[in-house]
Amino acid sequence: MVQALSRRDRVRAATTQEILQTARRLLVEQGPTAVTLRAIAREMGMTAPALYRYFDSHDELLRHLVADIFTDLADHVRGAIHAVHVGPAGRSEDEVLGAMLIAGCREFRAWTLEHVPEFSMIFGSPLPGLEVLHEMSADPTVDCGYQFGQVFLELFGNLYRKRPFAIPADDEIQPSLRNQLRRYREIVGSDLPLGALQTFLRCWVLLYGTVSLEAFGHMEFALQDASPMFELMLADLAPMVGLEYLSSDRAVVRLAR
Amino acid sequence: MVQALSRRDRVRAATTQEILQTARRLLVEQGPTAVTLRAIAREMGMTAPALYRYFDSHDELLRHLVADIFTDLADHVRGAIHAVHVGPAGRSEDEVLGAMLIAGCREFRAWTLEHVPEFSMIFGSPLPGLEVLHEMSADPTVDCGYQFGQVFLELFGNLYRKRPFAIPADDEIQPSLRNQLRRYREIVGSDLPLGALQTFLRCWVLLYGTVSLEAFGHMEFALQDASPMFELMLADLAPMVGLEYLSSDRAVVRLAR
DNA sequence: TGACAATCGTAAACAGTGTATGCCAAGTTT
DNA sequence: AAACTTGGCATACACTGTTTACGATTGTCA
Repeated sequence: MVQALSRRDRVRAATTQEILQTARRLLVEQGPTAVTLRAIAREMGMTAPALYRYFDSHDELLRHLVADIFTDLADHVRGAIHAVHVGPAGRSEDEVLGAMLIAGCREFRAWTLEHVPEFSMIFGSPLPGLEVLHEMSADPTVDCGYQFGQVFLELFGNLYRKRPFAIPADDEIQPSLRNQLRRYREIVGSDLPLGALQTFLRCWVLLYGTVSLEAFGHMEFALQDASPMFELMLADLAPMVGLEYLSSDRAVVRLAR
Repeated sequence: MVQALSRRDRVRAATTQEILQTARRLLVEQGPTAVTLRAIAREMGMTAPALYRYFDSHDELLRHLVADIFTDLADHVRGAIHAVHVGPAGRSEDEVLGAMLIAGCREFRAWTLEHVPEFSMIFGSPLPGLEVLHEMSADPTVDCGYQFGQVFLELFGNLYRKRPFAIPADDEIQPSLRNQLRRYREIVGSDLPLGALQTFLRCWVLLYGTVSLEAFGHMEFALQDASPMFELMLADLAPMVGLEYLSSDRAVVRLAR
């Protein structure tokens, strides 16, 4: 029973979006400390208390901003994955899936480096006060976070189902981890074996570590350009999912024997 | 020509330390937003402007705090490494070095999980305004950061020299990375081959990624207890430095054949 | 169409924050 | 003893999030 939005509701939604866009622009142009209620209002030709008609607090505004950024990132990764489809033909479906996974990882890094402030917002140290919000509350942050994870998980699952790679058997997984993976599998509603989920999480650790290290500048003590380290990471990641890492330049992957 | 500190200088140094201790206590007990000049002064029975006699600004105070935390972490890791010495005898010197490396990684994680606010401060998203401070300025942060890195690098070097493990040859390293590694080697004054430094950085990526993911809570979408993932990471890391990962419980490592 | 009520904006105020200025007492140096 | 440096204070300014009371516009309904 979806009711058509009244004109009033539409302008309200538009204003809400404009607030978030302004907040994001401030975040990008002037850093996280600049995204204050007064600054947002000033940019929009309003006063700060007016924003309370749209968000209960500064924190809630930030949470919605985080959710927005999450979906933006997810969209970009999804887009990069879909773009592989239109690539040169002649590849097996398996190879396309492999290329998609690598392309998704690359896009994750590319987006991050182009949006460091946003990345810090969603993947940096948890913002004070924005942290311990339990699952019951309808927090848009966690929903969009899950949704982002699903982008990778679905692709990962497709690849595994199309061309299963080596994963640990259930009894090879550490018992405590096994139980947690079972719970995780229920939450995301997946049908993958636990070993595949373990591999998935290990890949996530690799990807996140490499990219966040570079984005946060915690690698500059040694390297100014960390892209070779990212390629090394891909070379580690590929065989974990049955791919053979070939060229760093052309993003080519082959199926491992 | 080291002059003895006058009584005045000593009390000044003591006060400076007390300020930093108070700041850290506020950070731990009430989060990063609570470490304000006024709060620090209030805790010490002073007023905020008085703190400007010791630090030029709030930023500089935070930078010194970061430096303090860095050396604290380095001390803990060093301590854990040295504690291996007094372990059960009968092991070859190589095996002791391997056990030290694993112990250092474990301590890094343990310290982090016990000091999440501090960890966020030094390894989280760069604080606004505290970021682009170039090398020329005498920033205590970068010095202590380097010093922390040296703890692991020295141990890593000792292990490699005592029992060299497989590393890529110079011409197997990507050219851009090779040049950067050469520069890095000069800065830290090491005599290790470039391939060893590459392996070192790859280990750092693994360690940082796993631990920060857990500390920042960006793994909770799947796991509440990420310790099994840490053990999996160690199992990945060990063979990179010629060690055989055996038991997750007893922190035992053997030399790989 | 007129009355009512919800909505959205404002201005003012409060308790915080970092920071700059000026003043003053105490300790150090000459 | 005189001069000077040091380390504290009170004050003030601009900024923050948030609350309150008030107005004006707008949609709804009798």
